[in-house]
Amino acid sequence: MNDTRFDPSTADGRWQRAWDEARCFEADSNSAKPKSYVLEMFPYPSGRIHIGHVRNYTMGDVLARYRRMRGDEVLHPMGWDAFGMPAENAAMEKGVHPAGWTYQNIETMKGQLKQLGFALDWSREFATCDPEYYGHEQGLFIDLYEAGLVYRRSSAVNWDPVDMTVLANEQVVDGCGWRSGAKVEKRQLDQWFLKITDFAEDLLDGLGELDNWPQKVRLMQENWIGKSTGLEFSFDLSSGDTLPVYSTRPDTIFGASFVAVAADHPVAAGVAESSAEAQAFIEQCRAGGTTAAELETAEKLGFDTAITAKHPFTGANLPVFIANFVLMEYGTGAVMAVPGHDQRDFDFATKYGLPIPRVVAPSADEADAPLTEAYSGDGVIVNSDFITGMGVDEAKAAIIAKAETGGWGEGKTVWRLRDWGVSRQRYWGTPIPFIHCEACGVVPVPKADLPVKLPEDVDFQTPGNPLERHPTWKNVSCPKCGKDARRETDTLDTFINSSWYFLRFASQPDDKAFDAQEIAKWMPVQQYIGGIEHAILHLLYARFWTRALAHIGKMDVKEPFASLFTQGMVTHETYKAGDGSWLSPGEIKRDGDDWVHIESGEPVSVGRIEKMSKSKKNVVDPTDIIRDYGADAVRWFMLSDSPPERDLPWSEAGIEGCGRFVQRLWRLFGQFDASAQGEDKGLARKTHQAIAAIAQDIEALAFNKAVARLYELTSAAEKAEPSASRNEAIRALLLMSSPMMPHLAEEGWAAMGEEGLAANAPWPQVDEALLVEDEVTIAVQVKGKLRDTLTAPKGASKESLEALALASEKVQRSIDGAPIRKVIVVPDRLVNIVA
RNA sequence: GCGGGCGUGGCGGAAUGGUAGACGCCGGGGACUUAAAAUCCCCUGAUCCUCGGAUCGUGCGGGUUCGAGUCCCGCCGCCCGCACCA
Repeated sequence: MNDTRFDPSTADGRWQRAWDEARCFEADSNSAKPKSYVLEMFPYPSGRIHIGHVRNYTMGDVLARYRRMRGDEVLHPMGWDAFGMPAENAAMEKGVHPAGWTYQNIETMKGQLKQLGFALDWSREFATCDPEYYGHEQGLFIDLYEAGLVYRRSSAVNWDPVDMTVLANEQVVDGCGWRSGAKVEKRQLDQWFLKITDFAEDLLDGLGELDNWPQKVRLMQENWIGKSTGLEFSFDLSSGDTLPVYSTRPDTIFGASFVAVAADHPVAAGVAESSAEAQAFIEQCRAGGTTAAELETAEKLGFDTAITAKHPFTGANLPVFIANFVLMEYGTGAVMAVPGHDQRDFDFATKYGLPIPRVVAPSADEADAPLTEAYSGDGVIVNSDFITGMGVDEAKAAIIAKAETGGWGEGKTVWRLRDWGVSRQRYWGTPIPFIHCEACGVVPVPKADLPVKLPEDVDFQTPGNPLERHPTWKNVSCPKCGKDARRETDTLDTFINSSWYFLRFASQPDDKAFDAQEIAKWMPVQQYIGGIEHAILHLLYARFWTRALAHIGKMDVKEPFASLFTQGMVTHETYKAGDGSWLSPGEIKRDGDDWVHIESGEPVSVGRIEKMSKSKKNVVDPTDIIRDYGADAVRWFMLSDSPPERDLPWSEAGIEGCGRFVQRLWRLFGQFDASAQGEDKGLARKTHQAIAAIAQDIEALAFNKAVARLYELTSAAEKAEPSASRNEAIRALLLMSSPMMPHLAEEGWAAMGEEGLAANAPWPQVDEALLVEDEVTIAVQVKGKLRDTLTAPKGASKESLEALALASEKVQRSIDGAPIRKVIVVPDRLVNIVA
């Protein structure tokens, strides 16, 4: 039928247009079919899509197309996470407007995505920088404010001196800005906060039900939320003050031998007022590095304040130190130090010659065993007055109870999670919809005035916040009293944009952010796919927003993503010239087993396989490879070989193999012979086994296995003689490969004379009867070692299998006349003879 | 330091406790061709070998089992996340 080659350069575009015209992939909320929401993390429009996007969206696309074939109404949308600093940086560097730059990039990238033939519902596309989108976001922000989930306070913020903006704690990596890498400073500013801590317990508990999330991600979030329980109580100080401390080990209270406060603690400040030495020590602490390496080696340092703290039970006077290892941000910024059972306290006590009593021992016999390091294990309480002899947990409860009855302390839960600071002193973000009035205070912008749009005439040539510098934008009248007032010039953290975009995809009315009933039809997202780098920030914020919106009655969904899949990166070999500079694959050529630089002829060393990055010049541009091999070969490569959660090494040889397979399938489609008759039972069986197995593989997102099975069935069909069974195999292959290689499938579908689009065809039916083999291969082992294989009818009795096995000459030779002690028969699988 | 994951041919990787290495890539041999491309066929874990097979083999060492890549214990190595969180 076709001796020609499949030509993606014409076919790809033709079918992409056909899908568009037929509006195949537009989701119908009113459909009676089961709903299925498949979503990949939407891209930031940085300029061009990269190969990681291609892998991510190909996986989602296979699932979306597969679910459609299984009869679901599928929502598979795409949009743009379009606010953010790169647009502003471009504005500063190139003098282009962030909006122009962003929308231009969106156009380019949309074109690239279209070339890949993704089954996306483009009718729901939006960018988070569309005033319509951020206007609704402003409305939601005001709703949360009115529900008490948004507040403002002055706080020390992480200030990035290069980007001239405030960073969230999460955006500070090792004391440096996550983008600029500049050393972060502390500044006091009035900031907007979201009360994520109100949901700490709920966010933690919710993790337990996310069975279809990677355990790794759940653990990361659990650690991030960081729940701990313990006792908060106050020491009476010799200075007359009281000093609250927090401990998760109140059971060790009789082992406390000193008290330590953070350098930023008020007690430290008080001491510093009259002591230059203390002041100097505090400054030394602040200067200390916070990187992992520095902390690893940092010595425990302290300054004796000469103040003492009275132990609540023993009445002993414990010295109070300012210590460099106590954090002001956690607990109360002060600790009771128990050197016997906390390594940091141990190190400190050793250095300053403080007592190191033992109050926990593995057993009562070891109550006075000397400590060479802190003992943090379980055991029995010793040397501790009324709690001596108790277990650790029992003692914790006893001390907390005693403190609560005595009125000097209480059991308390402390979280590592902080409220989310969302103020950014930048232009390219959602304007925070509030007005500051001298008389009325902070006033929300009336809903009717939303969106608060960004001004277009802004100056990017000076650092800082362009909204602040704009001559008129911030001058408004107060919505309450009408007097002159000032518009808030901070914009929202871009993570807010991505915290509810999946809701807007599901429902996008004009008059509100989304419609609860429409949301209920699609949410939660059935399968969410994206990179592991969002394990904490984006995914935790999205979970929080969803809960917060449910909490204020906007909808009825608590968890946004029922299943989460984190895909691996696309990696590539790196190449280095003799002088150590990186070379791109295009600059080198093969010379026997070695590589040489084309230009200089110098030898090239092959470096590690690493994530594609511009600096290492190991990037492959999706546009180039789509042009060279066609969308289907690229998609196929993205799914082949590596399991989707692992890294995928890009290789020229690999993509060429994929290109060959596209043609191979095309030739096979051409051998579909409508006139062929007769049954080929073996092939039919393989076909139906493949249909069942590939469906399972796709549902498990085990695309590499589905691919392997498609190869197998292809080989079998190629080798078979023409028959009705063979036609069935070819047709099944076409349909089963269509989620992966949709253009080829459409071309083949048309060539076979089928009606309509393959994209609308159902998944092939499995004939259950054909899944069962009637003959099986039985492995025959002697003492667990394979000696022979034999063929037996399916379901043969144990006795007959044993007899068959014993009849084997190879088996007899192996037994060599030894007496048979035992025979294990696993029906339809194996016989193991123990001689 | 804490938490998690992984270790299988030259490479990416398959394998409900039951024939280890499916499938792909690389490599080798052959067919077709004036030639090349394309395509097709065969081989491809190691060692020994009388060419029928034998022995070994899933990071290392133990264990459970008729049988272990898979389960258990102890090491080694690599990767990731968090980290002076009281």
